[in-house]
Amino acid sequence: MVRRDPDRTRQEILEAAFHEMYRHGFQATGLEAILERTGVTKGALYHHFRNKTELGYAVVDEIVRPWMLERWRAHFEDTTDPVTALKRVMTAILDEMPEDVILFGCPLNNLTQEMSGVDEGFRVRLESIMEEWRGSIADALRRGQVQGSVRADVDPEATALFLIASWEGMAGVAKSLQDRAQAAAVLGVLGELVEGLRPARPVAGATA
Amino acid sequence: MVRRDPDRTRQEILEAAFHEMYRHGFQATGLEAILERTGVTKGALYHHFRNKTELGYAVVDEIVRPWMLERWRAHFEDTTDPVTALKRVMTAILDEMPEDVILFGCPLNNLTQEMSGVDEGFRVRLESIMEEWRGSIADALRRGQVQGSVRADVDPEATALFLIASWEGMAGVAKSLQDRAQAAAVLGVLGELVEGLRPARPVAGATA
DNA sequence: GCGGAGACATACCGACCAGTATGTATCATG
DNA sequence: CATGATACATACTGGTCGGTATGTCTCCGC
Repeated sequence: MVRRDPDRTRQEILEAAFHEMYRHGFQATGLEAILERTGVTKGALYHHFRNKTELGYAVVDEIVRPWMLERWRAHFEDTTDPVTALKRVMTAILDEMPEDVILFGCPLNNLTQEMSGVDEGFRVRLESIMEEWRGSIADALRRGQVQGSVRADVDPEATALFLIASWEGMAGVAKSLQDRAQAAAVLGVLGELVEGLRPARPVAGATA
Repeated sequence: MVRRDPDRTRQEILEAAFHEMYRHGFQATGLEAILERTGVTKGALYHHFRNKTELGYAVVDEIVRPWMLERWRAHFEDTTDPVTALKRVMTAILDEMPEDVILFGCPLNNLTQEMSGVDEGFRVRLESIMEEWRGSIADALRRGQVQGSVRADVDPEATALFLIASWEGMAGVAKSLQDRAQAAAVLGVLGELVEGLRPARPVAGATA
């Protein structure tokens, strides 16, 4: 074909690889499927990536990472009312996204479960994404505590990790049951419990 | 070797297969590893199982399923105070089990994430295990409602699914961070939230 | 306008591994 | 004690798939 547009070619490979990895997992993804999907040849692929593992790393770094962070981080970057923001982002994400995430789960979680025990390179990359995610939630909780919209006795780090765990667990359950309504029900329970993070009676200065 | 003890041979194959699948996932598990682990030969393996997939199914049915259910079901088979039982079973499981589950996650969750999207036979089996698990929790919650140890307005099915999701999410997070303390912290938050399932003021007849 | 490097394309290889073919030892049964 | 069936053991195969060797085309610097 001779496309002669290296950046675009590389990006297309990454996206196709993500598409396949998301659906079938990394190990079950064949290079052939990626090539067929992009029209790119094997020579081009190996020109841009040293091997399949490096391609996987690049997908994590350049696709999964922004995919996760932009979805969450932006939603409560500057909020002082993290509880409301949390509930909003959860329902927003659940509504906005197509059947994908219901059927295939959360990309971060999928890869973590599959690859953390198999390849250390994957593990550290996926862990750092999770830590960033956690940090953004914990920061928001701390700001909420300063502003009085979150109880002072909650542990921001532990709570943030719990929220991530519940979210990922929900995605896993939905993937297993293949049912959006069940996922919504789980999030409903989580939403109610999250309300418990607010102080019993609003303190002066609370945004809520 | 000629062991001539088919039941035991079969069981040993299943356990070795579980061992490998638990650590590396189903797809990454090679038959060779199982053979080496058991001392059984390929002929014996294929005498007991039609192919690798059938072996995987048998592992799910005969190892993973009892492994999960006996760990949970027994703990609150007849309890009327599911909240206390839940907190107890969670800490009990976390304490009792070796580094395995911290490092490798929950077998049910691992297989679900890896195989649900790849093979329908795995999906339905894993889903049915989760449904049984869910049912046992939901039943306990309902008994708690009858006895007044659980708020009447909680949805037993949705709450049970939420608890499972959180638990599985915790296991996933622990697997990623490879840190038992973090897992305990997540369970601590969950434990507090679970307390919120109790009625605000005890009703007559409550066991708590 | 030419040389070299980057950006592909094509054909091929070799290893791994699930699966099979075939052989043999043991046991139950009549 | 002959016979069939069960329970293995061993050697081999066939296909898939990640990886490579090699060639070609294009663009850019000089």
